[in-house]
Amino acid sequence: MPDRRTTIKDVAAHAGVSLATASRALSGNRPMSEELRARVLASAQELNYRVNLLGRALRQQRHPVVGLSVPDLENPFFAALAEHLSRTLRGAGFELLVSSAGGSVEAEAEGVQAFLGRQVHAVVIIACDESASARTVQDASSATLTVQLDRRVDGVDAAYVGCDNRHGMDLVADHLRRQAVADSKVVFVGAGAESSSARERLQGFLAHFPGSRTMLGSFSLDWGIRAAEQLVEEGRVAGSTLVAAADIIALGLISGLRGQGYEVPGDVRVVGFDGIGPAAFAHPPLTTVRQPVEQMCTEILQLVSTGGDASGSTDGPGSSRLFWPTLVGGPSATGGPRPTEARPAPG
Amino acid sequence: MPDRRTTIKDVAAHAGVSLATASRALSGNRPMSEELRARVLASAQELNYRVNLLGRALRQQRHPVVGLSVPDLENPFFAALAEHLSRTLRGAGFELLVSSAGGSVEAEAEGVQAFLGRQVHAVVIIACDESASARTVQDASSATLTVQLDRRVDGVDAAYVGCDNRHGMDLVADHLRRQAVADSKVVFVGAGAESSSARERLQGFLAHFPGSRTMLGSFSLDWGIRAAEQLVEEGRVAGSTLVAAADIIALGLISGLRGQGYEVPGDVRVVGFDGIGPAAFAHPPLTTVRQPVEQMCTEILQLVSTGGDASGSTDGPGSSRLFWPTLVGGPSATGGPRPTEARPAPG
DNA sequence: ATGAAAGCGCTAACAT
DNA sequence: ATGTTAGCGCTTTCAT
Repeated sequence: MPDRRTTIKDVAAHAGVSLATASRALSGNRPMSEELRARVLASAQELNYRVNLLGRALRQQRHPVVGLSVPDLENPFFAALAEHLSRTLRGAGFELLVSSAGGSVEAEAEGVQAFLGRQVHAVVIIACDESASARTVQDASSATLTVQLDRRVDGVDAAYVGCDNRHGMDLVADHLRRQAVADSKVVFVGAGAESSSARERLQGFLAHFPGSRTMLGSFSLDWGIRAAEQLVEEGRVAGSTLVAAADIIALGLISGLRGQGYEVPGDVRVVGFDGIGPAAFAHPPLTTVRQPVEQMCTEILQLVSTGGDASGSTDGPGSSRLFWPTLVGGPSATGGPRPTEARPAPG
Repeated sequence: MPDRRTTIKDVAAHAGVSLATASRALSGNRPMSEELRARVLASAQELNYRVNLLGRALRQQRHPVVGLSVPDLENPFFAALAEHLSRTLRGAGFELLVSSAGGSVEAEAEGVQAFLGRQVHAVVIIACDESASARTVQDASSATLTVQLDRRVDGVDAAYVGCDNRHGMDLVADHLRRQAVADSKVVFVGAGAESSSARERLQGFLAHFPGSRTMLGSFSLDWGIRAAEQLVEEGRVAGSTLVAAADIIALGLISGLRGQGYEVPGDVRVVGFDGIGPAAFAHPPLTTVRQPVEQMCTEILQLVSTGGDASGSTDGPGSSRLFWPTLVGGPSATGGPRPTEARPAPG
């Protein structure tokens, strides 16, 4: 750790040129003599110079950085989204900085405010809470390009990128019909109303299985395990089909059921939602609704690089971009027609 | 998205005071008349002013931000570390920015360089590769306070915070002896030599079970599943005990084994390592070596806030801080004496 | 207690 | 093609 970091001034002095020349040589976007350029580059190398991005961003008034706020990195779906988005953005010259709210709306707000203060080019936010996060999303939205991902909050006109959750439940229902599952044996294990995706999946389920049993907890492995225990206590497990609102819940269910001696899928069937992360490797394969994460990330890149005028559409900044999920891992998914090419869903 | 963000100049003008006064009112660390302060604060509120952290950091020559580089966010142990560290640092006024390398040493280098260019106060790095990441760690170390976490690279004098992996394997061996497991039935399922923790755990294992079968893959669920398949093919599963180098491998093993009709822990025993993330909820409980993540994060906070002179010790910046793991989840862990209070291990 | 002004590191006009 | 200089937004001397 040197006392003072070397600046471009040091490099210029060492190379015997002006600051401007040094800057030009280092950024390399202006014509100049090869000799000087080489000298400057050599000096920079020798002095171990590294550009101060704070100074650059302050001067250029732009910052090729995107901030992503996730509710909780320990949710593997969010971790996978962060991973994919990072890769997609990096390929286009943007850096992704991740901030985790750890489930706290206050921490989420702090993280987003810090992004804004750091003049990020865009904010991508997976909101903690459908209503309590609204203020934070609104703040971000009024300050910079903002994209809601996977979950949308109430009454904010920021863009939204997600998957068509209701269609996902259509796929599940269709799958269960083909398997000739009795409606009375279907149980929904979902999450509370703190997020739009939880709500939409529940509603999508109820549209097909009105009156069926629903159990609401949280998007966690722990909840799946507890729900399994509860169902075992009630003696409702054998022969039933559990529709989980997320793979992580499904994995919890499976773990809980197997731990209590049930065979999955022998004694009881489990269907998931998300199709990414560990669930992709479940064994035997978990039947699940796969969100087109790559497409969602590409869409975000479009929004981020064009400033919201993506897709050749005339949609406003508050428009929704819904992508179609596909059913994977189940017998009907492999035997049936190829999954629908994911694309923006109508409506 | 307003055309131009409001600056402190706007606030000063709106409140009818000088820039200096506005700055003092907003940062609030200098004495001034309550009346003016209130006026400035009101103006700031009204204009929806948010401080530009780039300008501030540039001027103050410091930035209460810590950068964390992880090899892969989809590894739940790293995600858990990120989550814990974020919480620990936030509590002390530091913000944690996470960058994922996605398994690529090049991406890791880019991410760290970006942190350095952004003048972060410290860099915490879980290195991708014991040798290929050395250059990146060295770069960081020569530019700012740098802490290696969980994995250390060769020949760099940056501080290291981790757990005593060999002691962890002592605990495992002790556990297996108590269970009267035959040495010949013990198999190690680990990861290749790309990280120090993988290597140390393997060495720790071999110290107790020399000549035992070892299988090396990667820290992934997928590898655990494939290893299980391979063991099944070889017909070595029944009655054996599989020691995994990480919980994520253990979970893969369990998934693969159960998928092929084996009972765990009935037919075959599995022991993990890490003790955090999803494995903490495995059902029935996975016997695993728990790393004292909270203590490790607290130690990092110490290093970060004191600039490396933590622990009241006179250790140099390149010193190791090893913490003692504990055995959890297994019968002997619940029935035996309380786990050793985790503390810096000797040596 | 308040204001004027310098300057953090950088790049982009504007000269030459 | 190269040098000089202004200024991004902010804090902090240094005056008053």
